[in-house]
Parts: sequence; structure tokens; C-alpha cells
Amino acid sequence: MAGRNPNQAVEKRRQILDAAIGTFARQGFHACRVADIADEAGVAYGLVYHYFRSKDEILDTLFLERWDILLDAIREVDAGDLAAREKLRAIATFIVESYRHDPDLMKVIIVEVTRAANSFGRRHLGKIGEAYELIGDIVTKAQADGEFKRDVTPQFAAMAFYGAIEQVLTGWIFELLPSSAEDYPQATDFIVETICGGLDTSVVPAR
Amino acid sequence: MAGRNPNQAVEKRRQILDAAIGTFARQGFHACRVADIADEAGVAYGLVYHYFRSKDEILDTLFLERWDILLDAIREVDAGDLAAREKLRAIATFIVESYRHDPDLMKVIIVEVTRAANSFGRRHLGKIGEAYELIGDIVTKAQADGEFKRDVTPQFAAMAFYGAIEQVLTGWIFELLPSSAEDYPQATDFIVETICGGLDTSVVPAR
DNA sequence: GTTCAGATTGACTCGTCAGTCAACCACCGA
DNA sequence: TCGGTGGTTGACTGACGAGTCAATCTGAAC
Repeated sequence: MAGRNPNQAVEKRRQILDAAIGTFARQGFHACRVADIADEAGVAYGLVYHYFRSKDEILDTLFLERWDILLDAIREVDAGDLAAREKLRAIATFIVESYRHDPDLMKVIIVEVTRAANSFGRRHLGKIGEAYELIGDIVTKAQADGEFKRDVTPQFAAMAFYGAIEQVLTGWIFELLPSSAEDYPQATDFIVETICGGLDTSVVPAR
Repeated sequence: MAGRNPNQAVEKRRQILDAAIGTFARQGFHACRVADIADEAGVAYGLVYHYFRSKDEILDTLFLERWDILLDAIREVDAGDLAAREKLRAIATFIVESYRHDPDLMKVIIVEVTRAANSFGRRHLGKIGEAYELIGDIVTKAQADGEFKRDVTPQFAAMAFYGAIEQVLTGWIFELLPSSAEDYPQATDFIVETICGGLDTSVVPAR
């Protein structure tokens, strides 16, 4: 099963990454030992270091793999010609669906990287900030078009939007919010409705 | 300077707590050693263990001290008879002012506890959740009064509101958002305006 | 069948740090 | 002045876990 076949090396690497997702999600990055990852992957301790330089590199890999997909998704949404509200809905949907599809991975990314900017995420602050900027760009355009009002800075609007999403995911992760199948699309609606339409009764004709 | 005077014991304890705020904020909870806290407090290593059972207990103390103040503040706001939007504004103001007044402490609380629900914050999930519930109560009442529309669950609205605030603070903490003196009240306005009024142009008469 | 590169193994090393503890000291009351 | 309570000290211990490495295995190539 040796290195002649490059696919098998890739698979072993993947196997370790997948084990790491589970282990990080269950125990947290700091609490889990490399031995736990190796055990879960059904692989010897040393092999982890054949494929990765360090425990950190495993988490880096998991984060970057997924975050780049998110950034691409946002860029693609932005490039389309939907209304701003629909663009934000598409982004919220993408993130919520990512969570529904692989909650452990999203938990690791949010808990250990995105919301751990002090310890681990510091290294990725730039990458994380790119997402905020892309969302801000959407708001900027919407304000120029008159679709969004101008009294909130795009930067702050982006933070409010992203923060609301992440908070809801965090609520699911730690079981502070209900998360049955029908809650996912509903939560997406709630977030978009709150951020775009606001909570006030006002005159908004609703979605 | 010994224990006869109980005030001096309290002061020493405080001295260690204050040193811990600085050290945790600068290096992060995991990266900083108990020796760093002792050094910063100008105190011998062992004395830290005279006043606290463990490193964890120091962080617990910092968090609980401050979070209880926040919960009280929210309860007090809720008990008043302001309009819901003004209640939310008062809460946002309180949190933002807390940050302005002691950014290091708020950084520690947010980065090491609130947003670290997996490692450290797990122990305080209940306490943290109380804040969400209190905010949710405000929304519930506002919906009953017709001030807020009913198509967003109070729970989700609370998460969106709190998430937006925390995200903005995080932006300040990691210098992803401008944070000069005039940005604080403005940010408060932005958050309240976004969550209550929404980003849409619509017919909202502005704040 | 032999060779060999690369995969795989897991016992071991080595640094780190939270927490302990025995000694020391400062102040108060008698 | 002396005894003692309790604050204060910092060297030491013990556990733990990331990362190393020499030995072993595997299968492709010839």
C-alpha cells in the first residue's frame, strides 16, 4: 500500500484529517492529543507526523480548505446580479448549509479558529477579514444603488451580518438553540429578515 | 502588612486579578503562565495559589464578576419602561462602554470565555445563556406590544443582536474595525439601527 | 528473487508548567 | 520582648504531551 500509488497517500492524509475533525470537535483542539487523532484514524502515532509537520498544521489545513471554499462562494454570489438582500440570503444559506452538511467541521472552524482569534486564529486574521470585506463590498454596492440606506457603514453592517450568523451557529453547536431540520432554513430567513428588514414593525411588507 | 488588616488581603487579591487581566489579554489564557501573572502583579509565584485554587479560578472570577454586572444591567433595563428599541440601545451602550472603559477585561471575557465555549466557556454556558434569554424576553414583550413584528423568533433575534455586538467588539479587539473615540457611540447606533431598523431603504423614518 | 524508496510503527526524549510545600517573615497582642 | 498567626517566598515535583527517530514493513520494478 506504499507510496507508488499517490492516491493512497492522499487517502491516508484525508483519513487523518477526518479523524482530526471528529477529535477536535469532540474534545477541542487543546484538550485533544495527537495520539487521539492517530487512534481515531486507526493509524500509528508517528504517521501523523509523516503527513503533517505539526498538530497546528492539521487545524490550519482544515480551516484553509474550508474557508477558501467560503470565500469563493461569496465572490461568486457577489458577481451575480441578485438584489443585495438575496445576495446576503445566498451567503447565509451557504454557511448554514455548510453547517448542516458537516457540523463537526464547522464547529472546529468556528470554535477553534474564527472565534479563537487570540490563540489560533491570529494566524488567519487576514483570511477571516477577507470574508468581512467581501460582504462589506456587497453592502457598499447596495447603498450606491439605493437598495440599502446609507446611515450604517458597510464595514459595520458586514460585521453585524456575519456576527449574527456565527452566533446562531454557535447556539446550535452548544445546543442553546433548537436545530431540527426545519430550523435551518428558518434561521436563515430570520437572520436575513432581521438584518435587512429590521425587527421594528414599521412599514416593511415582509418577505 | 499581614492578614490582620482584611483590606490588604483584598487588595493583594485584586492586584493579582488585575495583573491577570493584562496578562490574559496580551498573551491569551493558554499561552500565559502563572509565573507571568505573578511577575506582572509583583508577587511571588506561590502567592497566586494562596488567593486562588487554580489558574482556571482566576479566569472564572474575572468572568463571573463582570458578567453578573452585565446581567444586572440588562435586568434593570428590562424593568424600565423604555421602548424596546431604546432598551436594546441601552444594552448595546452598556456593553460598548464596558469595552471602552476596560478593553483588556472585555477582551479576556469575550475571547477566553464567551467565544471559547468549547474549552473554557463550557462551564459558563448557563450564565452566558441567561443574557440571551433576558434579551429574548425584551423582544418577546416588544412583539406582544406590536413594537416588533412577529416573524422572527425572540430567541433568534436575541442571538442576532448579541452576535452583532460581540462581532463588533471582536473587530475592535483585533483591529479589524476602527476604534477611535467617536467610533464607540456610532457603532452602538449602527448596531441598533441595523437590528431594529434593518439595512433596507424601506420607509423607516431613521433613528 | 532481490532491491529499494517510501510508508508505517511506537517507544522514547525533552521541554514545559500547574500546582505543592517547607521555610521565612511581618505584624499584633500579651 | 516574645509567641504565634497567617501572609509571602520560590525551588521543586510530577504529569503530560508534542515531536523525534531508528527500526520495520510493503509492494513496485526489474
